[in-house]
This record gives sequence, structure tokens and C-alpha cells, in this order.
Amino acid sequence: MKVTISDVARLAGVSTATVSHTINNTRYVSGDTKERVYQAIEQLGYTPDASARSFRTGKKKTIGFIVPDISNKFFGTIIESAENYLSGQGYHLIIANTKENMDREETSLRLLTAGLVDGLLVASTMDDFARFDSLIPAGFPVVLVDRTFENKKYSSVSVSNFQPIYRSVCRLSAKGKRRVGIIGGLPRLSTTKERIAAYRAAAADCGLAQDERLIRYGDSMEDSAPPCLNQLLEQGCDAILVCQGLMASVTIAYLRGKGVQLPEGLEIVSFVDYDTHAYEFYYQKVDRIIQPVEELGREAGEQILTRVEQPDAPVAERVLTSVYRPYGEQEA
Amino acid sequence: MKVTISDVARLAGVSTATVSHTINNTRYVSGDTKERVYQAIEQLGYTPDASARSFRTGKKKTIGFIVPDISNKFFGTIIESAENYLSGQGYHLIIANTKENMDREETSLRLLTAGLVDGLLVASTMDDFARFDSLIPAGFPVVLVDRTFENKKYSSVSVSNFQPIYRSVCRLSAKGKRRVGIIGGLPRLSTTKERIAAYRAAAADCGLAQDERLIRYGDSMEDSAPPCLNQLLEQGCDAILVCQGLMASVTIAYLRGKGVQLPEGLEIVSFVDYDTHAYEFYYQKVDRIIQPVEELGREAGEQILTRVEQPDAPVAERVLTSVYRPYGEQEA
DNA sequence: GTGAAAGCGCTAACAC
DNA sequence: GTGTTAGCGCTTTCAC
Repeated sequence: MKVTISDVARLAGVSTATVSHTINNTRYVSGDTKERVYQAIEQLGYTPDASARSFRTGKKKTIGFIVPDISNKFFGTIIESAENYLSGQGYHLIIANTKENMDREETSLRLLTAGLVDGLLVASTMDDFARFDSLIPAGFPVVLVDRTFENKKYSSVSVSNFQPIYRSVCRLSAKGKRRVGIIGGLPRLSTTKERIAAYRAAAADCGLAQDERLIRYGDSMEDSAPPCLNQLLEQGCDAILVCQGLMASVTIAYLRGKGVQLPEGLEIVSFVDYDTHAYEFYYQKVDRIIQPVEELGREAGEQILTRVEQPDAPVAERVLTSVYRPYGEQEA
Repeated sequence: MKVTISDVARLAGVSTATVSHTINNTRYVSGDTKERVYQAIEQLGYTPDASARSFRTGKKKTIGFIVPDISNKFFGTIIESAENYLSGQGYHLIIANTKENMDREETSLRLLTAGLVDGLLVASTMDDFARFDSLIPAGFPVVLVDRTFENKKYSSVSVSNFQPIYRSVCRLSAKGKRRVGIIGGLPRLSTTKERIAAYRAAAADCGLAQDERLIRYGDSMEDSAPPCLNQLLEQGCDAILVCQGLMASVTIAYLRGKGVQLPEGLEIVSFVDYDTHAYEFYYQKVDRIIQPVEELGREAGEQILTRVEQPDAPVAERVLTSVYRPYGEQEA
């Protein structure tokens, strides 16, 4: 049968309170008593029951992370980084995958806020803040990751992409490009909106063609890139920005397959979701916008623990910056 | 404050037992009573507390998954697939990342088996079965994923790689290749051992050079491939097998960077960890061994629930098969 | 068809 | 410096 704290107490000849305090270092216990307790624990092979403990204390030592796509290396890396931080702080990580589906997100939100986790990290796929908000119990610790809402009720950790997008459009313009296209992610996401806004602003400021047909939206899944790309090529684009890592990889591969020479035939600016040397070769003719993915994950971990441990702390909005790295330029 | 089952009972004018049974459909409740209970629940915004429930029942409705590298798309996809199955069955997934570190695995094993999860999926990085085994409480449901041990005490879901490796070596031999090299993963892993064994058997059977210097081991991280590759090129290899997806991608990129033409300059056989069209172009000159990654994840999910729900079921050893796809051949 | 009440294993007042 | 004990919120046996 299961070994409980009472078994240990009995064998050690002390009370359960003493055993508990010994284990948790929560009040003074004499060296001698400690010794006997540890011996009993050892002898019985006792392990405190985590669910009894969390039931009693109300602390689960667990954080939930709702992501749109676990198998996407961008999120995989964020998860890794968050998990690394959290496990170091004695927390566990529960993962829920929404596949960019709002109903799945709703279900996960309901399940995870029902006493399963102490706090929630969410890379939301919702377009509607009110809907999202209605699913979070009052006072429940939440940190938005990567994707945010206009409403700043919740803490967030995100990446600012305005500057690198704006800058790359200007550079393309200076190089004489006139029809610059862009492939964004899902239109409802804050990240996409921000990037498209930067693109629009820069195109206007630089006097480039402003044509809605130059703006295409994918869904960040790999198969969505080629159709967008074809449409942009039909529009006679001389340069294209791709706003998401996986779509960018596919785009580059696809262009090579078509025999398009980079950068002569077409200039590409690409988001890179993670830092890797693996595709350096493929990217060496492509301007890159490199997101601070690991920092995003760690920061998300830090933020959520702050909220869990100090629920009344002011809402924090942390914005990290991407690095813009034109091809040919050396790494810093 | 928190709304409990007693609050609901009081408002509905019934006992807590009735509320519980109504929620859980666990004994007959008259339509009328049901109605009142649901109304009270609605009115109070009651949600049953998950940790009280799991404390009481002993069931956490949660499975742990210990993986060596979350950010690796191979594991990311397995996790996604397992999570998809498990969430459909009402289970949650807790992730722990070991980074191929045995001590981290030990820590995770200890933490997760201490009443946090109902069962454990493990893609172990341990070389020592005894050590692994000693960390699992008697009768605790465990399913080994991808990586197995000689000892068949635990259920497992893995991929058989003997056949595709053997076959590709034979084909290379038939094409006149004489010095076929191989880059394996971590030497201690069952997957690596199996692949190297297949390579050795085939090299011997086909009368190829059997030279230990043709066998190199990486660590499945991307930076480990180039050194291995350089050593093999120095050995005058005319063909190379790469046993892991990420290392294969790097290898192909690296060879292109060096100006090596595939397959004329060097023939490559590569493991592909996941099904993607993204790199079709890069892979079109490379023989591929495609692992059934999604099936691996789903099967792992099924197996662990079987063990959780029927702890006395016989140990199951499920071996899936990889697909061998020489370049130029169409997909089935 | 429903209720009363006994705990699950642990923590943390409170008491001495 | 340590013990006693009251629950945390829920499920489930036993009773009617």
C-alpha cells in the first residue's frame, strides 16, 4: 500500500507535524529528530503525495501553456525555454495545443483554469478579446506570449516587429525595388497586424506601390506559402517579405525549385523563428529578421511566476526586439 | 471566495452527494433535481476543483512526457500527436525536457512519479536500464517511446530501422560505392545501436569496407554534424548515411556550401524525422528514411492509457516501420 | 431517489 | 522543540 506521512511519523516516533516540517523546512526541528525522520523516510521509501499537497495548499506548482502549434519549432523553442526556467523554479509545465483553433483554445482555457494550474501562458489564436477575457476567472494569473490584445488587461511578453519590417522595406526601396509584396500570418493575430501596419507605413513613406494585392495572408502552416507566393509573382513583385519562419523556408525552397535566382530574380526578406546555423547556407542570400525566441520563453516564465507569486503586482508589458540582419552582413 | 460543491448543494436544496452524482452521471438523479442542481451551478459559476477531485480519486487525468529535446521537431511532432490523442480522452500532458542529460531525466522521473501524473511516456536518454528501473515505483504505468531497453519490462512504442538502413547500404553497394560512412546519434541510445548494427551487418554482407573510422557519432544537436562529416570526407567516403533529421539537414546544407554535388560527388541517405514538403527540394537528391512520427505519438498515447486503465494488461512492444524512399521514386 | 458522513494525505494554526 | 487536530473539496459507502 501507499506510504503516508503518518507511517513515517509512527516509525520515527514523532508527530506528522514534525515530519511535515522536517520535509519542508518550515519550522525548527532538532538535528536528532530530523535524523530519525529521514531514516524512517528512507526505510519506508516514502514520497509525499503531490496531489494531497497541492489540494491542501492550493498551490499546484504547475503552469499551463496554451500554444497554437507545438510542432512548430518557433513554439517548440519557446516552450523549451519556458520549461527550462520554470523547472528550475520547481514548477511543471502542462501543454495544450490549439492548432490555431479558437474553440480548442476555449476548451483548454476552461480546463486549465479549473484548479489544474497556478497560472497560464497563452499564445492566443483568439480574435476577440472579450471572448478570451470571459474565459479567465477573476484574478487568475495569465501572461500573453508572442500575441497580444489591444486591451492591456493582461501582462504580456511579445516581440516588436515594426522597426525591422519598416527598415527592410526602406532598404528595398533604396535598392530600386518598386513592387514589394508581403506574406503575413493569420490576419486576426496581433503579430500579423503589426507587421502589415509596418509594411503599409513604410510603403507609403517610401513612395512604393500601395496595392492590396501585394498583401497576402497565409496560416503559418507550410502548405499555405506557395499559393501566396504564386499570386505575388503574378503581381510582378520584385521583392517579398515573408512574415513567418516555416513559410519562409518553404518559400525559399519553392523559389529554388522554380529556378528563381536570389537575390537577382527576386529579393526576399524573411522572418527566422529561431536561431540556427542549419540553414545559413539557404539564407545567405536573404535578409533576415531574427526573433529572440529563447528570451521570449524565459521572460514568459519569469512573468508568470511573478504574477502567481504576487497577484497584485502591476500588469507588465514586455516588448522584446528582433534583430534585422541583411544578407552579407556579419553576425555581431 | 471559491465556490464549492456545498454552496451548490445548499442553493439547490440537495446534498453534496446529489450534486456530485449529477455532475458525474454516477447514479440516478431525477430530472427535476438535476435541473435545480444545474441551475445552482450556473448561478454560482461553480467549477469543480480539479485538485480536490484528483486528491480524492487518486486519478489525475494527466500523463507526463519526458523528452530529450522539445525544440527538436521530431519530438515536437510526437508530443503534438500524443497530446492530440490524450486531450481527446480527457487527459492533460505535462512535459519535461532532459536535453539528453541523464541527471535531469532522473530528477524528472522522481518528480513526475510522485503523485503528479497517472502515467509516464519516456523517450529516455539513460544508458543504464537498472538506473532507469530503480526510479520507477513498482506498478507505475510507463511506456517507452522511440528509445527502448534490452530488458522488456516496460511497454514500448518504437520504430524499426534495421531494414531501411540495411537496404540502403546494399543499394549503395550495388551502385559501386565502396566506402560508406555513417553518422549516428548518441551511442548509448537504442535507436543508434540498432542503426549502427544494421549498417555493420549490411557492410559485411555486401563486402564493403569495414572500418571503424567510417562510423561517427553526433549528439543529434545541429552543431555536431559538421565535424563528423569532415572526418568522413577525410576518410574518402563515397556515400554517407545520416541517422537523424536535424543532423541530416545540416549535412546537406554544409555540403552545398562546400560545393559538393549530390549525388555525383557524394551520395547521402538521410533520416527524415517528420513528414514535410518544406524541404522536398533539398532532399530531392537524397535517399530518405521517413519515420512514422505522428503514428509514434498517437500509439504512445494509446499505450499509456491502456496501462493506466488496465495496469495488469501484458506488456506491449509495438514496433512501427519506417518508409525507405530512394530519391527519384514517387510517393506512394 | 436522496442524504449523512467518513475520509483521501497533507499543512498549519494553536497549544504546551 | 514538538504534538494535536481541524479541515482543504470532493467522492462514495451505507443507510433509508
